[in-house]
Amino acid sequence: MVSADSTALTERQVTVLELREQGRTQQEVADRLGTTDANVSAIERAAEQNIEKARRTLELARTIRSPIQFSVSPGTSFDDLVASVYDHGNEAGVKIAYCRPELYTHLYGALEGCTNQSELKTTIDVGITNEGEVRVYTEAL
Amino acid sequence: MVSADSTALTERQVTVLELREQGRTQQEVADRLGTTDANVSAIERAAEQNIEKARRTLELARTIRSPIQFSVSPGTSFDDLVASVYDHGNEAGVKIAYCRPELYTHLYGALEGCTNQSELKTTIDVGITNEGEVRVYTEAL
DNA sequence: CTTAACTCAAACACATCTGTTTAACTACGG
DNA sequence: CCGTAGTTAAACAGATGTGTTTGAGTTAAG
Repeated sequence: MVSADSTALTERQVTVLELREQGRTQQEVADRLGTTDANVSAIERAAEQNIEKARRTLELARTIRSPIQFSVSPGTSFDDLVASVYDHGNEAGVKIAYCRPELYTHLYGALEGCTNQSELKTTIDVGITNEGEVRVYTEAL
Repeated sequence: MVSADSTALTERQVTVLELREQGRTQQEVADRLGTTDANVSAIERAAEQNIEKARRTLELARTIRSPIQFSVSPGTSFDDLVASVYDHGNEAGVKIAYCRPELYTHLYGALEGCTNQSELKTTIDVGITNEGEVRVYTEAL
């Protein structure tokens, strides 16, 4: 088994993910580990949640560490969002690494599920690095 | 404060990181939060460990989910490591996305701290995606 | 309908993590 | 030498997460 040391996953979770990755059913994994399929399902779920949590943690860390950072409220239009990214960049003397249509696409992809007919549904946090990279950090579903 | 929901960081940790990012000293943060500098130091440390843990978790997940995957023992030379990557790729019919010198550099960078005069110091796990991407997962320090 | 594969929720003992205090420690510039 | 900035370790109560069992619930395939 690949080591789970210093990781958000437990040994059990890694074991289950590995066996499942090999194509085994939850029942087969359960038999091998001497437990039930419901238990395997639960462990698998916990593992996936931990991985998702890790993903979000890195996003959050990147946002916090961005030299430029601001929040955008629900109800803000996509156009205003894009504009405010440029505004904040200008204000701090940072050139945004995207032209307007690129930024549009970038944000649209990153905000899938947080938008409703060209409007933000939730509060989002935007970070801009010194290199002009734009990162968004969205609330949990 | 940026939301810490569904994240490996606590609200307190986010607060401390944000205030610190603004350039404040641990003592200043401590005063504002009504606690001691030692406490702030501890919280900051826990936060950084959580972020590092999240980073390692994603690495681990990527390795587990790689269709091709194998371990390499301590004592293995860098040359043998590079060769075994190509061998495993061939065996599974996957073309490695790096030419030999590229792979050399890629692995050398990824394994900083795990090598000793062209030899592996620790066990590492290697994953190869269907696209020929090579990822290494190293043990914790 | 039956079966296989999987999910969901509640409950439980157990383990780990959290923030906190206190006290001692290093490192550095004046 | 002193003060500033930061680290480290031990200890503790409270919170959160763990794997597990049990029982019921999907969902799709034969």
